[in-house]
Amino acid sequence: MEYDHRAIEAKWQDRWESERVFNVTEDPDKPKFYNVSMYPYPSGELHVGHVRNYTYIDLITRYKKMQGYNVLPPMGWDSFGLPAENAAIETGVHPRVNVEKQIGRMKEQFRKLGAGFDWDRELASHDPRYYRWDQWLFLELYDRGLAYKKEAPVNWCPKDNTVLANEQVVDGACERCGTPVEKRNLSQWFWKITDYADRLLDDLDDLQEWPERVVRMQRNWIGKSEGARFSIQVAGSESSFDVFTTRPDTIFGMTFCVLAPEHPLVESLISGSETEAAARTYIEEAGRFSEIERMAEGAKTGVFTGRHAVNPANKAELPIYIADYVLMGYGTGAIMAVPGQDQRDWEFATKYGLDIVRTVEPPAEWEGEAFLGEGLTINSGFLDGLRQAEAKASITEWLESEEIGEGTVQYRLRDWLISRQRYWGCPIPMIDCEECGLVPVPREDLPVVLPEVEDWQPEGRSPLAAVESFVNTTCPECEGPARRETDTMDTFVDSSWYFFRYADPKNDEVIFDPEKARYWMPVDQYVGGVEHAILHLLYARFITKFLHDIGLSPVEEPFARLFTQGMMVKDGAKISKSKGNVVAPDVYYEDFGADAVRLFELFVGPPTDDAVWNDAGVPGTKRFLDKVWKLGTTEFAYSDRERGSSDRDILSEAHRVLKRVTEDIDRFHFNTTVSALMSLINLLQDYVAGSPDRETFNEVFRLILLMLSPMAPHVAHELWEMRGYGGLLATSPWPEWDETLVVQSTVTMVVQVNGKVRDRIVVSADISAQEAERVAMESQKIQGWVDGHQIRKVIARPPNIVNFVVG
RNA sequence: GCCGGAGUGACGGAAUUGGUAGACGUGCAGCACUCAAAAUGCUGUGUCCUAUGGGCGUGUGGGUUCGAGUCCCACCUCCGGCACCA
Repeated sequence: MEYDHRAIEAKWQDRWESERVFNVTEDPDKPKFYNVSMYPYPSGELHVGHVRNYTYIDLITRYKKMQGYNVLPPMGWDSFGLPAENAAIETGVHPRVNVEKQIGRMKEQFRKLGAGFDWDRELASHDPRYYRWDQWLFLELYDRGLAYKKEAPVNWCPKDNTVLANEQVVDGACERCGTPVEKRNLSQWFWKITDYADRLLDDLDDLQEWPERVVRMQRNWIGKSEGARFSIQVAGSESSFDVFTTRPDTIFGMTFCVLAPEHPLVESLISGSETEAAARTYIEEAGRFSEIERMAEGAKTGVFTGRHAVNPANKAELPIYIADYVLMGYGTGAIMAVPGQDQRDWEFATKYGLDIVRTVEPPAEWEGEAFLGEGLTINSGFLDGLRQAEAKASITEWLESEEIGEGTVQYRLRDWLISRQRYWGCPIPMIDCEECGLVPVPREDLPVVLPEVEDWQPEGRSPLAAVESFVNTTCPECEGPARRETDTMDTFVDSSWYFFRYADPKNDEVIFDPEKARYWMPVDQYVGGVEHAILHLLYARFITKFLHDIGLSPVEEPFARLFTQGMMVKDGAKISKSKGNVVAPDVYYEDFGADAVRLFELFVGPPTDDAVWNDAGVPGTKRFLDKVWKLGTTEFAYSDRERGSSDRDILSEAHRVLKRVTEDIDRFHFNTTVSALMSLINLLQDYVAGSPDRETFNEVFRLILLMLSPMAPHVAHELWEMRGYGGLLATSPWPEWDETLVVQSTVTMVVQVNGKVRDRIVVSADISAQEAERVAMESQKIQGWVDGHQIRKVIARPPNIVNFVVG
């Protein structure tokens, strides 16, 4: 029996809104639950992949609310950034106009989904009232030396015409558009996330309720290596260079040194040497190639500088090479090369005919090249005969006593490059004065408002640079003429702290009231895509620690529990606007209703896994809801007999399902909560086909509506009201299961002979082992299998199984 | 190369601690209702055989165990992360 989902859904969406069911304030008398989904880019196209995410979040909001929590479910918009700007370049419509229109459309789609958000706290990152605090944050970091401008070789995407953070370069290509990135020497703003490397790493241990995978990815990204850093003298010269190694124990095996082509010492080394011309050619070529091309070469290349270095351990003079397999961006940009224990150095040494000395004894049968395993140290003077750990300790101590080096820790993590040469972002609040140098914009002058422009085309510099009225300003210190910084900030800056602003979204005095943050933070549940496992989540953790250090955040970690959901896939690709395979939910809302869409999104598979959109799925869950509707609105021929075992059985099943649904919601197994409810509905259909008891049916159905409420809230609310259960379903308490009803009085016991199932017998749940064995043995079927055999052993695990081992 | 995850019917998937493999849904087939269809309801649906019974069966091969989708070893395939990171 079909119900009128259009009328019902509109009715309840109005009710939730007008009764302000999901608007909350701080309430010290209630436990809080801060429930956040990663705020979306307002593409204007909410698709079924998004809907999956928001169905989960809404389910949690409604469930926790019924459990008595003061639940905050906020929503906002990641409205700055390249997609909006690129759309503007294409259409000629200002990104703000477009974004604001799309926000309106998406809000409507959220409404139609029945998602409960506290819209009073809505925020958008392109709003000056929001990005003003990005700028404030920048200044706080700047004041503490954590924001700095530096010329460095940076990743440049020639298609997007902007620099990229390390985290935005995937396999040497732009994460957004796939264009190979180039290296450019540019003066850029960095945030010093490396100062927090150890804390970001150590605190991962506290994130017990994060997916292990994400924790591992972050650990990997931060990339801590322990080793030693020491100085190497250039022979016949005053100059020296530092190297970092994780294997100081192999120092006696160093047979050459390698500097990165960009290393600052290179120029003075090659100047006037016999290989100067060849070296200059090599350096120039290395600079021309992108990282992808450099790596694709395969074979290592390099060139001799003509100069030698002195191995501090044995005073041997060793050739210094330049090679692009050494990267300027990691460690010191220079290495001691130990071909005996490093495969890369081995390859380089064999190619250029350099010496190879083994300092770790490989196993007798060793036929490989560089040996990286454990063994006794050899050819290493005072280190001979030590194992690696001892040798490392010993040589590090020696380096320190000689004052040429020290044990140190090296991170793979680099500072966060936040400048972008694009229009649609938050202006960096700095001024460049000829007299005073870089001067921060005074806080009382914030926000530095993004000016209106008509040409958004980036041409290697920010479009803001062409806006004279913006660029030309006066120095806040000397009041002389000065120029504004024209780059804008990476949009990951916006998203690195927005979850604090939700706690106090309208504050014009401070970024947020620490007291409100104290009430709401940390986020109890954060839900989003795994694609943010590194980028956003690492930056958000960094900024949270910073806000903690300046006394604003009550916590050092922003997200207590993280859930990363799988993608929605169609035609073998993630559903996205750029792939052109978007499935909009609207037609399904119209034909089957939001409840059916929500239920399918939950039912489609494990929330952590990717799921394939299936057009037949929503009609399937609608069929289920129609069955629920029919059961809830039909007047059955109730019996006036005494209550009996059939009544107890269905009630008992309802409580088992309640237990299962509760536990499965808690562990994010939403797909099985739906199947459990489907089973219960099937059993209830059988029950009413017999001679149902009115009270029993009423109670079972009441439980079903309570369980259905977070999943298919509209139809559940309507039936709740129609059947007069009282109050508003959304604020009714989540039921608790009755343990005495949950336990089964009888169980189907399996009887095996030699591990094979030979019979099934219904027995009392509290049957003893002896009794179980006796009952099993009495079975005719079992008799047939054990007759004529000797019973060697009986394993009885009442009430589930009895296994006869016969020989 | 290093680290991690996954492989179950035609399909999506279930199986909480080692104890009934395939719940629930989709699809398909048959039946009922109907003039007919749709919708709905009912029944069946891993596979093979000499079929009221039995053999086999959770990527492959081995192992532990009374008993393995689940634990151990080796391998294959796919997915994700890192990757000339010293």
